[in-house]
Order: sequence, then C-alpha cells, then structure tokens
Amino acid sequence: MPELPEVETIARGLATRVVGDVIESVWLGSKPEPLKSPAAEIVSALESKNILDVRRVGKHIVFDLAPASGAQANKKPDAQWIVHLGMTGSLLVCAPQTELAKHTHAIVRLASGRELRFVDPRRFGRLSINEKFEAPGAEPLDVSLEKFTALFRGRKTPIKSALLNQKLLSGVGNIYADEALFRAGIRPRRRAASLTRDELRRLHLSLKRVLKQAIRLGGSSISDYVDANGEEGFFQLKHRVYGREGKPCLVCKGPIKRIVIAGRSSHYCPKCQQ
DNA sequence: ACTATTTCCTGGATGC
DNA sequence: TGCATCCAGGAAATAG
Repeated sequence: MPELPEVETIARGLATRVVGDVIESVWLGSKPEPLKSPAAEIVSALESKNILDVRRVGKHIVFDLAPASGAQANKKPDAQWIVHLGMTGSLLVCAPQTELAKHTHAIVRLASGRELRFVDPRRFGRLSINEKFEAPGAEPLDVSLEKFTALFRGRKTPIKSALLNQKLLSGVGNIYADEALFRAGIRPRRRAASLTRDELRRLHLSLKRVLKQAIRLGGSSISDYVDANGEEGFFQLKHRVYGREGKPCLVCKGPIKRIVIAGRSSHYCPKCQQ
C-alpha cells in the first residue's frame, strides 16, 4: 500500500525512465471508477504531450506535461496528469508485447515505443487532470516544527487519526503513522491537542526520520508493492510495530498491541508509548 | 466546524 | 477440496 516513501520511490523511478518521452496515444479501460476527470479530458490532456517531469506531491504522482510540438527549451507545463495509486495501484513501464495484466485500467503509449500502464485490482486508485495540483495538507518532509505544532492545536481526535488526515499532512499513511508514534513514544489514542511541546517535537523529528529512512530503503514491500522497476523496497524489515501484533517490542521485549482507531489497525507498545 | 463511521473494491487468508 | 466469511485500507461520502 503506497504511502509517501513508496510513492516517492515510484515517482523517482518513473522520472528516470519517462521524462523527455512523448505520449503518442492513450487507452482507458471501460471501468469508470479510476477516473476522476472525464475520459475525454484525460485523453486530450495526455496525447501529443512531452513529459517534462514526474514527481510526488503528498501520495499523488504528478506528471508535468507540455505540448510536444515547439521548442524543447524552457517549456512550461500546460497540464498535469495526477495519479493516486490508492491501495493496490501500480504504474509500470513495459514493452508493448508484455502480457496485459488483469485490472489494467489505462495504457499510455510513448514515442520511445514503450508503454506506461496503470494497473489497480482494488480500484481505489484515481486518475485526474489538473492545471496546478496542490496537496491539501502540509508536506511532511518540509513542515516546520511551528507549523506541525499548529496542525494539532485544539484537535480532540486521536493523534493517529490526525496523522492520517491528508488535509493536515499529505502523505502519511497507516504504516508510517504507527512507526513514527512508536519512535516518538506516544500512544496512538492520545488526543492530538493533549501532546506536550516536547512530544510534538519528538513526533515531528520521528516522522521525518522514519520517512527519510524508508525512502532510502526504497519503501516498504508488503502485500504486492513493487516500484516502477518492479523491485521491492526494504523498509518492512525496519518496522518496529506495524504488523507485529503479539511479537516482542524491540526495545522492552513486551508484546506489541493492536487496536482499531477510526477503522484502521494501529500497532503500539503499551510500555514504550504513553 | 469537527469528528466518527460507513462505503467502495478484490484477493488472500482463514475456518468449517 | 470447496465454499463462505473476514480482513486489508485511502479517501470520499454520510451521519452525528
């Protein structure tokens, strides 16, 4: 399930492979769910466009596009293709003769002869067109301690829920919320507004550290996640609480607990997190 | 204005 | 072996 580090890894991998390429044509499947923009709008925004850049914004992958005709230099994007991978979405660069995976919802044919395919079994992913996409919340890797602190002021919701709220921070998902809270020594059910200045400082630091470490390791490969090159990440080997219910805490040896907060499984150490 | 809950969707795991 | 049931979860929709 791609969160910030996985999406960052995928976007970087895609950038090295498709930036500078030109989109010749687009095929969209008949399933309407993955399309947030009308199919015709997506097709016309993509076709005959040069891919200027591929980057991550929150959990979204943004393709900056400009008309393929005209001078290459100093091109400015005139449209953005936004891909959200949801739970099970993937973007694969492959040869046209590569067998079509089940649940392929979009195929983008490139001038280089390759194809960029969007595959998503569970169909939680979304495709859309934007002029200038902006994440609804703060970027977790850039946010200052002051702004981070202000996000949670007056919020009665559990800190775990607040971390997952994309309008506050864009990019944090279930794995990294649990891991950051463990590293900061804070229980997931704590009311966001109840966190002390010192706890907020620790959480701010832990969240950035855990996200950066995960990016360095290519993300967490659980379920069927692989990056744009089909390679697995290794951060799952560094999980200290996520998916470790009943297993000994790596710090105190006590059993890791799993509870449900806002319908999401949440893992923590009752002794190390207060 | 917030917060909590439900819904979407499929494949893999589990249980009888 | 087969079939039913449960569970995973990001984000939008709905309810409180």
